[in-house]
Parts: sequence; C-alpha cells; structure tokens
Amino acid sequence: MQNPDRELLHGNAETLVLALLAGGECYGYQMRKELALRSHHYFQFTFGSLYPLLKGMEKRGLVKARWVKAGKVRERKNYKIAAKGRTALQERRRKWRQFSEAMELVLSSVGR
Amino acid sequence: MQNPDRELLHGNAETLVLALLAGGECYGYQMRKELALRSHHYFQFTFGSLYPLLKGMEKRGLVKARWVKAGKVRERKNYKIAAKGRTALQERRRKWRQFSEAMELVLSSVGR
DNA sequence: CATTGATATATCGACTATCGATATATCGGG
DNA sequence: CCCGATATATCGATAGTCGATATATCAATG
Repeated sequence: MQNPDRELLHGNAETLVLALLAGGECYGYQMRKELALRSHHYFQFTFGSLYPLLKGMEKRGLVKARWVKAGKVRERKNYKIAAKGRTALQERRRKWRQFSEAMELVLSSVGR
Repeated sequence: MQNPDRELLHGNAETLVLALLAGGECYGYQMRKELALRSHHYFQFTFGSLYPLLKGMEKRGLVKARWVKAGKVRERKNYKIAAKGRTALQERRRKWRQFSEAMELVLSSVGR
C-alpha cells in the first residue's frame, strides 16, 4: 500500500492476495488494479511490496505460478491459489475478523 | 500483543491506548489488564511494547504523565489523554474504520 | 520513425512497530 | 521470610512494507 496507513496493512497484504486469487488466476500487475478496484481505491500496493510477497507465497506453496505469453511477446507471471493457500485464506480471514471484532470492542467501550 | 497475530496489531496499539485513556486516567500495568478485559482477552500487550509506546506518546504530546504514590510507597505513572491525543484518536478511529471497510470489501468480493 | 506513457516484473536497502529477554524494586499473604 | 503479584524500564532481534531503481515491451501520437 503506498502512502496512507502503511502500518495498518501489516500482515493483511497476504490475506488480500489470497482472497483475490480465490476468485481466479491473476498476475501481479493486475492484482494491484483489481485490489484497488474492489476496495474503492483504498489499497494501492507498490510493486516493491507486491512482487516479493508473491514470490514468498509461491515458495511457501500457497500459490502456483506459471509464465504466460500475453498476446504476442510480453511475459506475465500468472498466479493460481493452491490447496494450501485456500486453507491459509480461511485461517487468515478468521483471524482478521477476530482481530477486527476485538478492535471494535475496545473502540466502542468508551465513547468520544 | 503477545503471541497471536502480532502483525495485525501494527499501527493500532496507539489507537487502543488512546481509546482507553479517553475513558479516564490509567497507568501502564493496568492498561494491559483493561485492554484484555474489554477485548474479551484478545489483546495481551507485552510491557516491552506498552512502555516504550507510552513514552513515545508522552514525548509527542498525546498524553500527559505524572507519578503517583499508590497507597504507601509504590510508584505508578498515571497517564491522561491530552487535547492533541483526542484529536489523534478521532483521526485514528476514522482511519481504522476506513481500513477495516476496505478489508471487508475485498474479503466479501469473492466467496470461499 | 521517434518519443512517450502504460504495461510488466524484479531487487535491494531502509524504516518502523512489535516482542522477548532481562533487570530492578515493592508489597501482601502464608 | 520467601514467593507471587504489582510496577516500570531498556535493548536487541525480527518481520512486513515501501521507495528507489533497473529493465524491457507495446501501442498510440505526432
């Protein structure tokens, strides 16, 4: 995420990518656009975050990557969610909701 | 937060402390207990996180601290939210909600 | 046909928030 | 008198994100 609230993203970038890939194959550059679109332009990933993240996820077996020639020559790296990634997504989604609820509990426990 | 989901807390610890202090004065050791209580024992701050955080917040003028002798001799450092802290809380609360909504948008945009 | 902007991936070092370990000291109860 | 709870503090390690930078192709514009 570039610019605003960089810290808030911490630990959630992977969750977002997994959620996106659960909907179908995608490549890095488009993920950025897609995540921006779906979040009403809140998320603006930088490639300095996104590409290393994807690489790590591939290494850990959460996603599978394959090179695709788009149209004529240009190469794209298409990512697909793996079984391990689906499990991780469920877990991460659960943990996010848990955390989010805990935050709301405290924020609403005192007014103003 | 100790143990689980350390990464998710990122950038929100200060928000939680400000929210707590908006309800009244408090000191470090008790904040930990209070935040645990209000979050149904989700948040478990370590003192290695909490004390440096409080110190930084004091330095930046978000809170005001004063030493208090509890009962007889033991010293406590009581923190009170400052005007600057209230403004910061509003801003942080707003940003948290924004972030949280963006997360939910993406998480719910694709099933499973 | 040359320039420009969008597409596309990649890496590296810097930053920063959190945490674990550790230290110190007081107080009340058994 | 010892132990567990109370209470604050600091330091180094860890980990996730970001900015800067590099490279290359493609389509459209002039």
